[in-house]
Amino acid sequence: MALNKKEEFSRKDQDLAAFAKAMSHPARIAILKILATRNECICGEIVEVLPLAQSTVSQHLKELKNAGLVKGETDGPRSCYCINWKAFEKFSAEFGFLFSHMKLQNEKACC
Amino acid sequence: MALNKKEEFSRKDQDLAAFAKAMSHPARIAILKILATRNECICGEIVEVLPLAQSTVSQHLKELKNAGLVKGETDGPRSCYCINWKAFEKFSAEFGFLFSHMKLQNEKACC
DNA sequence: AATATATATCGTAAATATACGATAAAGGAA
DNA sequence: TTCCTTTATCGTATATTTACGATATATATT
Repeated sequence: MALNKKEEFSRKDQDLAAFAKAMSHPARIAILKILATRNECICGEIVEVLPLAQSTVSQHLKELKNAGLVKGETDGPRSCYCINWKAFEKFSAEFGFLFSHMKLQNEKACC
Repeated sequence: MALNKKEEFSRKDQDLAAFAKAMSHPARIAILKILATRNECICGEIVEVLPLAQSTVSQHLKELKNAGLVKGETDGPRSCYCINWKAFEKFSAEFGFLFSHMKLQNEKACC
């Protein structure tokens, strides 16, 4: 049980879902906001602000990185994370399309 | 361990995360799309289209309902689900704000 | 009343996510 | 070289999600 059926959906829906998943934890939203405002960042600063252990923050950053929303140059003890604007732009536009496409149908309410 | 730290983040970030979470599975994105195009729907039609068992689809619908994105009038064996446009509109606008607010900072790339 | 149909819920198994402390790794400072 | 600081990774516990089959429930049909 709990087979992974995700792959049986369209690539587009999978990608949107993966993007949404990356943003599905308040810690990761907070991290993205911080990265966006600083536009150059050290993980340590994030750890100080968030109510989470350093290892947990590192894990969240890894997830954002895996999702492609963040890129990091980790050289030695001082690693620098920042928003992958290109990917973020793409995904947010994709979401915008979905939203507006859905809203176009919102004419008659059914229930 | 695995304490729930989510509540220690801002209400706004929690709400955005909850919305993102609702959309974080391709099945739920697919369901929302179907509901949007039909604008009046029976669960059964969804089950026929998706590669999932009836109980699983019902579960996904419940999650969408709990997140407030969908409302359902379930009378007897024939239940009708549809998009809660008011809530959806609110959340998607909120996300739009987040996106555009973040993008405003995208002037200089750091890494 | 009995049956059929559609949907929800229950029970459960497996996968994934969340969180932490401990430890490793890697570069800078003494 | 040795120590310090910073970040990543490992191990692990718990919570949550995902999925299914079986069953319950509730209306419509016969």
